[in-house]
Amino acid sequence: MAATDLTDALHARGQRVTAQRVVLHDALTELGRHATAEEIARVAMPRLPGLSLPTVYATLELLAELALVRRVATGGPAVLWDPRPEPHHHFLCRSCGAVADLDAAVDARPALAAARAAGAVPEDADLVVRGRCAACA
Amino acid sequence: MAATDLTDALHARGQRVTAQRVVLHDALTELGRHATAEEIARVAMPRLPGLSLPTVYATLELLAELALVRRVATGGPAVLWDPRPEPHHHFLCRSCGAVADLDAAVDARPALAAARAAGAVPEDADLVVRGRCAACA
DNA sequence: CTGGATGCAAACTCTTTGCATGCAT
DNA sequence: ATGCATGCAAAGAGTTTGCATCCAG
Repeated sequence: MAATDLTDALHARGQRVTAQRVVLHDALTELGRHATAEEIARVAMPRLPGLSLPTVYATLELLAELALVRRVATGGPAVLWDPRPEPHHHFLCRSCGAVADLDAAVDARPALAAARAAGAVPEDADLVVRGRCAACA
Repeated sequence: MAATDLTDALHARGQRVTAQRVVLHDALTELGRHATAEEIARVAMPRLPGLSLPTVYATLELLAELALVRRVATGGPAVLWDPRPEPHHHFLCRSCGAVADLDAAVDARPALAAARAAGAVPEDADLVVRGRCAACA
């Protein structure tokens, strides 16, 4: 189950299992869609009074490094967080900002290989397609 | 030549050719690398006294829509702008923020097709690989 | 001429920092 | 007991808005 995955992943990196981390992971998972840090905080805060925004940001960053959630780089003002841990892609509307999952088989391995060839340690790949959504086109 | 491309692209959309647009396009092209709006402004401002940041932002957005430059969605605080109009990919270091081009043949067409299938009009695709660069790993 | 483009200043949002306290291990 | 994680407040960066002026077509 998800809670165990989180605990294991934290222990594997020698990091602590805190109520904040559990609640924030649960909150995003239950939202089940792309959400901003503030949206996630709105869900989590009633369950953990006193939860602060700096903790939300630090925790989401940590969860992304543990590959339990994914950061969606929109190029827009706010970063979005995605509870789906498996690789998938995103469409972003240039005009209304809508975000949609794209379930398409894009092989990112050549890009990961190129990063390794440069001496880097790639962790994940994120494909964002920009354009106009059906409503805005 | 590039200046003519810009003029043509603007006229094709019924938009005006202004000194700001020309100078900003030149500035990014001459920088020849990923740059923030502010870096581009620093190059352009001496050539066009009075040039303002709001104009820089509006113009870069316009140039991206005309497919003359590319927006690099880093997921970090600042959007980067890339003078290379042809599709290519990027590596982003999670720890120091460094950005590098990845010249790898990743076929994004399945993702573009998925977007079209959803009724959207995709304009470009941007693959970002995150991880640790050689220096940070 | 005439409306789109620009400059200026200010506001606004999102995110990060510094430091004291608290709790997981 | 030990030091990583958190909360609070405040600052900081990047970007956008509103409105008067200006200039490309």
